[in-house]
Amino acid sequence: MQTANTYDRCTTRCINQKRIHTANEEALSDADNHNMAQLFKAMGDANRLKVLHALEQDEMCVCDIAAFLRLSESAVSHQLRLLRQLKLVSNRRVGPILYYRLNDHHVTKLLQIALEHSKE
Amino acid sequence: MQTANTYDRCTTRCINQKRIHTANEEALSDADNHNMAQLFKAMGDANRLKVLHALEQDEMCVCDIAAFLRLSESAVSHQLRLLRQLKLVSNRRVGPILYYRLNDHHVTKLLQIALEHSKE
DNA sequence: TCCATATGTGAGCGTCTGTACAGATACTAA
DNA sequence: TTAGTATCTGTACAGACGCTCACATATGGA
Repeated sequence: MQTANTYDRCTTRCINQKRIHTANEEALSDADNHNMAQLFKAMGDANRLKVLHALEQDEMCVCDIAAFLRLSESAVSHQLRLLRQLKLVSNRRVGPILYYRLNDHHVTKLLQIALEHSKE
Repeated sequence: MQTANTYDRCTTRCINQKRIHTANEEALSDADNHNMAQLFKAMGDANRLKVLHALEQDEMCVCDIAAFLRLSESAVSHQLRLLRQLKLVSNRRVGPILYYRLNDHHVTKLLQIALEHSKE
């Protein structure tokens, strides 16, 4: 039982038991923490980030996104599926063409703050 | 030359050449895009996210973080190094103990917005 | 119906990532 | 100096990730 041993060893060595208790009490739920990690992970890829930023301006169809990223349409489709599953983008169909757009007003805020961070 | 072929194929198929041009003009610099992706990637891990949220309340030493995460101190040290390199956290030494704290006021905002997102 | 276009999906492959383990380093006290 | 505690670092490996390829699906026109 490696995990149990590791944990036991830690608890006997911790400096401030009370601080750990507080951290646990204030901690987010596993579900919230997981969802947030998923969101950040989705935005933690240069290509997906570029798409999200482009969609801030206006919707785009898949093959335009592929041309923009200089990536295969298949690769783009895979990435868009992930963004769709996380409800970051949605699409509308016009004949055979799917236009993707941002589906989450939080994305714009996150991009803005991250840009401020990267400027420092 | 797979990349060149893929790109050429895309350009011949794209629907809205002008939209691609606009996207390219409005696109962030590679450096900004990369830095932002790094930031989101760093926050895109459940354990690192948990640490960042805990440090919003107060500083913590490494072995307390390890106990809090139920993870080895070595693993925590590796993660903290990443967060340190990205300037998300900093530390102060008190004898042999290193206390880590948030080093970026953007992190709090990002966590708040991401939490709102996950609540929907 | 048949074909072309636009997009989606599953599998495979090379690469990246998070963790454990072992050992090194930094600091303190005796 | 020596021992002990707290943390860091190099390495290795299982699992996750991103892309490509081949093929499937969906829509529209001939």
